[in-house]
Amino acid sequence: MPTIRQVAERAKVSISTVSAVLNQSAYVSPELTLRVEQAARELRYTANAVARGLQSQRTRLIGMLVPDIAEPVYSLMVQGVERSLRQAGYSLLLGSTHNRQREQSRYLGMLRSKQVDGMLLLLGFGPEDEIAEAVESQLPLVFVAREPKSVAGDVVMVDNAEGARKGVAALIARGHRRIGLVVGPRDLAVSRSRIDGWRAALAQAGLGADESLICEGDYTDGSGRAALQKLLALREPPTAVFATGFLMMTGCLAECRALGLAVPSQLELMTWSDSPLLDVFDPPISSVEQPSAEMGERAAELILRRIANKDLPPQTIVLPTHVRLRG
Amino acid sequence: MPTIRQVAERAKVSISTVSAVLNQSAYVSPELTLRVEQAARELRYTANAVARGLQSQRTRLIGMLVPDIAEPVYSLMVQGVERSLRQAGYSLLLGSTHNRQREQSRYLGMLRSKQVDGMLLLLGFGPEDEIAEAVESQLPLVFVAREPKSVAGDVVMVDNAEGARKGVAALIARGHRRIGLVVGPRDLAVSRSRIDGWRAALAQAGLGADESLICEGDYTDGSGRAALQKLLALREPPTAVFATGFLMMTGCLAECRALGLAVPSQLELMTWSDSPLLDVFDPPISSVEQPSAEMGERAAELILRRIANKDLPPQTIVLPTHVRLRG
DNA sequence: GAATCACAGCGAAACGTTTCGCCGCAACCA
DNA sequence: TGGTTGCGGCGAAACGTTTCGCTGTGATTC
Repeated sequence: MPTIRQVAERAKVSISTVSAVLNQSAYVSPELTLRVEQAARELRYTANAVARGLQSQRTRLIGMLVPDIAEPVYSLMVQGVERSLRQAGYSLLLGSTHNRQREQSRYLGMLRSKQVDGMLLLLGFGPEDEIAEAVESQLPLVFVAREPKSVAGDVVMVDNAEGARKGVAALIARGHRRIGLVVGPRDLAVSRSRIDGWRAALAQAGLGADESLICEGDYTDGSGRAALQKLLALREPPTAVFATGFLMMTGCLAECRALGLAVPSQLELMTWSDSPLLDVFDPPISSVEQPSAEMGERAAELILRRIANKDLPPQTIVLPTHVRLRG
Repeated sequence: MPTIRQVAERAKVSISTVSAVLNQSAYVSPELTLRVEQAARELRYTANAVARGLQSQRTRLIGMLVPDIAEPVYSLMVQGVERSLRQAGYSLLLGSTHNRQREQSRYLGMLRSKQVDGMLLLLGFGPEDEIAEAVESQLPLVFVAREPKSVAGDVVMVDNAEGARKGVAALIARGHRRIGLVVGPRDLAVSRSRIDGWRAALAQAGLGADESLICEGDYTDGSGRAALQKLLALREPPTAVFATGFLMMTGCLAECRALGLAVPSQLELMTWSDSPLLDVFDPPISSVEQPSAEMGERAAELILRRIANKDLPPQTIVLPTHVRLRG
């Protein structure tokens, strides 16, 4: 790879002049400008971003951590993030944590050492102290979809409680009285909000909230299957199940398949996702739609904004959800 | 962020000693080792990977370019790649090109300037000269799922022709005589192989290959819809359609929905994907399964191998496909 | 005509590491 | 005791940029 020095030699100017021309950071006479540009072209010079990053203390790199890249909701978010970042001239360093504390910590350290200009975090219950530390160290952070317990920072969320309430209310309007809830780990604020929404909907309808209808999963399809088994084993099994994760829903569906349960006639399913796939596939599965790609875009905007100005007050963006009834 | 220098001052040793301790690159007496380790811990020192990269000329960064992160096949590949890389201590720089030449070039340049140690490329018809240049410049490259026209390099492929042949043969075995093929751009070798496979299956069955049954799409669902419209408008429309991309298939399916065509009774669909979703959703859609996640893993292994030894002869890994009949 | 000014271009330091050769000291041998 | 050896630790250069302050030249002013 050619260096700026080689360009300088070829153009018979100093290194600083080459830098000035390429970055347009100072006036250089037309003649030298031309010579430099030609030399750079001939050598196919590309500036070394590592050296530049070391000198300028900016890498134009954004780190992003998601639980699982292959889950539709997250890949949509990543898509949105990538789109926005690329336009702004930033690159995306992506990591998958599988909600494991260990991986989260390791990745957090990796991203810091790589000197990312900011991080987009979609963390499970997590290394609160490490995050607090990151916040303190002035490293721009945006939390996406899940808010941290203790620290303040920029957040992009959806109205989880309200979304769950609307979804459950819609199921109630369809005549369901016992509605199972398959939710993520309870130590996540998201999960608690959704449980609150479930309760609120039941309360509004004058129905009791039977806590045994709440199943805790870990967003895998396996946990969805297990949850459905547990729900069906209840003395009074639910007639509808709201699985608040795409894979947990497919797990439920797979279990229904295995048991020969007809969906939605014998058991109605609802999920939390805006994957376009639900529109083309059967069985009809209603959903609470969150604008995942837009969340990614907003998160990217937020982090760029914060990089530009670290002293802005923390901002929380709450995006609305929409209930999509199907079938 | 603390620097190695601050650690050195605190431990009252030289910078080189700190480096030696932290990298275990030379013997240091137990006493100094302890002092250094303690100082590093107290300061919460994290080595600056940018500086390290500049000095060592290795960034432990791998760039990956895919057409679309949100498509299941690609997100599975990314998942596989990420998993392997993480274990090896590398990070993933991910870009989405949407098969656009312009984006591909821009990203290629970006990755080079970021000094990635290697690239995993899943390119459309593309900037052959830029790639040739990259190959020449000794930058480790692995082509995934799509092979470049002219240059030699490491490749991870699936048996496209054979996979298509098997898939079409399976449809023929089900009694279909006219089988539409919705394939990607013809300038991709992948597409041509799949067309070859389609032809081979028809020939083996003694059926003529009506070229008007071949539709060229661009892997979007819109192009899938358009293709299906075109196929149904034929004088003799097909009774089965093999859409060799997940989104193109969902486009076909959406169009069937819109037209009220029953799948698979009136029109059978087959796709090219190993998304686990097909198992849980209706209508039953048979597929030629490629091991996407494994392809990602193998690609990651290949690039690490090549980074370790640039002089290895180019290797091509061809993974098998499997026909999954459904319904 | 001497002093001042403007400014294009340059030199060198700095960013935070790694690495290589060197130095000084203790131990050993003759 | 003087020379050699071994080795723990250190200093400094190098990686490829950016940036700031300086230099030298030609124009301007009194």
